[in-house]
Amino acid sequence: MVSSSSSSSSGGGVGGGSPQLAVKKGPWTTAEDAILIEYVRKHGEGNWNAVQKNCGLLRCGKSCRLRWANHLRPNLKKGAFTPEEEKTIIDLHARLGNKWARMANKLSGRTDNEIKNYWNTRVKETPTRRFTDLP
DNA sequence: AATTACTACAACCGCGTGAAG
DNA sequence: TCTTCACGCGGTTGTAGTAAT
Repeated sequence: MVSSSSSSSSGGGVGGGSPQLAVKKGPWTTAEDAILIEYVRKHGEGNWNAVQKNCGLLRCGKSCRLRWANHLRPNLKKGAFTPEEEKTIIDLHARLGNKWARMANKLSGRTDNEIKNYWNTRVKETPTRRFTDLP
């Protein structure tokens, strides 16, 4: 069912589908990061639920995928968006709407979450402040 | 120096889609 | 052909840090 991914895999909370496997939530530790990196190095991306099963990582597959995509991927570009990237985001948003993953595809090194946060906190909320810099 | 408000970032939850059995 | 499982996307919420009063 649809709810299986939320209730069983991700749990929809702590210990959702598998009573024996408590799912940890909250900030990731460096140890957890290391486990995830090692897993992806060996098995590649995908099968995120297998990380929990094979490595004993107390995180749902959903959380693992997000962590990898947003912080652990080797080609990630960290730091502030450049003016050129800003312009690209605005242009892509005008064309695609809230299709953050599509935008992330165009902006290599940037993640959908990063773009989404950027748009919601800096572009969408304060367009005048950002682009006209009115006092 | 202390308190309050605002901004930015990270993570979680729920829904939808696709693939496999 | 139908049912179930897993993955990915988008939206929302919470926490931390910084600045201003």
